[in-house]
Amino acid sequence: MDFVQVSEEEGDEPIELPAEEDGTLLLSTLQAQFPGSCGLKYRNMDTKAVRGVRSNEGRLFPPSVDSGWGEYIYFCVFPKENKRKSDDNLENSTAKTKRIETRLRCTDLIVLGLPWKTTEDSLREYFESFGEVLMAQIKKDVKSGQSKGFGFVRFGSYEAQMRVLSNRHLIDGRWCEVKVPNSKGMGHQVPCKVFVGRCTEDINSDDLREYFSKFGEVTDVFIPRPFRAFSFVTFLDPDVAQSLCGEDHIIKGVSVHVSNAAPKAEQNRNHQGQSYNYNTGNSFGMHSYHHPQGNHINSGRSGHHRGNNQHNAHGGGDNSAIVNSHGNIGSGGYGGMGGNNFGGANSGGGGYNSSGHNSGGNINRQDGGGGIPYNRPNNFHGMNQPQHNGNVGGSGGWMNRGHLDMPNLQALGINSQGSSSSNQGQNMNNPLGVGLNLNTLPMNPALVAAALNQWSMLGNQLQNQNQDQQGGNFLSWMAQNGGHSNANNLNNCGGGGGGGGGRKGSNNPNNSGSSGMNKVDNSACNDQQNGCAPGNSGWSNQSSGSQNSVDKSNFL
DNA sequence: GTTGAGCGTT
Repeated sequence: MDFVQVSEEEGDEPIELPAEEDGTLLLSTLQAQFPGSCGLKYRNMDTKAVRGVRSNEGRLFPPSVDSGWGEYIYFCVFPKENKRKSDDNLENSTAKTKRIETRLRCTDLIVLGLPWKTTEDSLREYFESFGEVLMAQIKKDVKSGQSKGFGFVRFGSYEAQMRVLSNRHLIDGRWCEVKVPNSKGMGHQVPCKVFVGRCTEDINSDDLREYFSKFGEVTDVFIPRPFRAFSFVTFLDPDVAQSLCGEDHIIKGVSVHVSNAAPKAEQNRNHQGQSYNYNTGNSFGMHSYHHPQGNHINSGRSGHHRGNNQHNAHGGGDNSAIVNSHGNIGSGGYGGMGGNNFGGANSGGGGYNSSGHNSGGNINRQDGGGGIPYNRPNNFHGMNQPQHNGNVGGSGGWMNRGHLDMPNLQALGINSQGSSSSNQGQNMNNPLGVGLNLNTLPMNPALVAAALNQWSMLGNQLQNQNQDQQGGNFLSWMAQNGGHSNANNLNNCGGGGGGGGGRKGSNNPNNSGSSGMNKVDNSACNDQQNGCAPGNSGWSNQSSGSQNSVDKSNFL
């Protein structure tokens, strides 16, 4: 991979642009970084003259066949200004305007969350690694001179600004947030981050960075740990990111799929239009939501009614079932019946099949055959980072993963609520209206996510995970994610479909046969920080509030 | 001396 160092103007900080395999540089690659540019030139050290780079049919050719682009720093050529000084040359003025806009888009950036000890010098020092810092200031108390914990920086180049806005920042030991002042943190209107699905465990961040760098500068690579079969790659240029979306790429012999990392708003309205709001058993700190749009949230941290069962309208049982009124996992209770029972035959119904959604197929589990209760004594393995948020059981995990067949999925009508405090930012990008509660799937949700992502069936349902980073890049996804870290601990869905018959929602501490959801103790949940004590319901973790959330999770 | 969401004495 050959990179060409290009700056907008001579003397500016260069950006490395990836050349093609034949050694040429695509004009489109250049223009992605330098809108309005039409060519390149460079300073010939021998003659001291500026030389132009040969350009033909959208390709720029290196000066030397032998040494390629060499070590020169190239700078952009922009369309000449109208030599006739006519004011109505819109084409040129447009290019110029675009260029100017690009240049002028440098603004002061606010840096929030600075350590008290950070000085203007250290702030400047930190940000100088991103480019020329024109200004760095810390806001201080007038009287005491004590830092207020925030400040402002301004960069000399838009590229530096972009780079800063798309990176996480650990300044003097504290994760800080950098934003355009008074913005909601969306550093980019167009997302720079892509979702890379179908990753294998041996694809590390360096592999991803190296591979994707050929398309444009990669500012961040994030691989959720534990392994979840997907990752995120952030580009400096949102155009580059967008251009890759929808494509398959081969990295280390593995076909990965690139798609939009940004949740697509409001695509899934749950076309099935169900709006049952029956809960089953206790929510154990969670709360089954009835959303006006017909989606029900019953997983993750609701943000409301935490730690109680106020809304357990049909409570009673000790079922701990995750019940989304459409297609229940394991089901149980009113409305819960008739859902699709994972982990067993879909015959656990009978009785209170109020939802009428018993027609779905089953996920083809290899285990948990009909009637065999399937308790996974573990929390949602992989949804929490072990650091800080712990809650990853040391055992259990995902064994016997079944496989999903598309027809089954479509037939299932299983729900797709992840979790959210307001049922926003979730459940998106599900054009088929296929509900799938990833959090309740008896298989590795990452694989499902990756697969479904490829099928464009849903967005990144798993983005509401806890991260071990505090702070980080709050730029974008937090807005959609409601700022919460969710989706933990959702895996107590036992199979037991075959049990059937029992009165769901009844106070049956044993749950035997009556519910597809057998509450198990969370013996594998070791992390007390999450409020998930052994023997607890398994859901309390969800309600542990701030303990379970990261200050500002960077994810997306 | 403590704090931790915010938005800058121009």
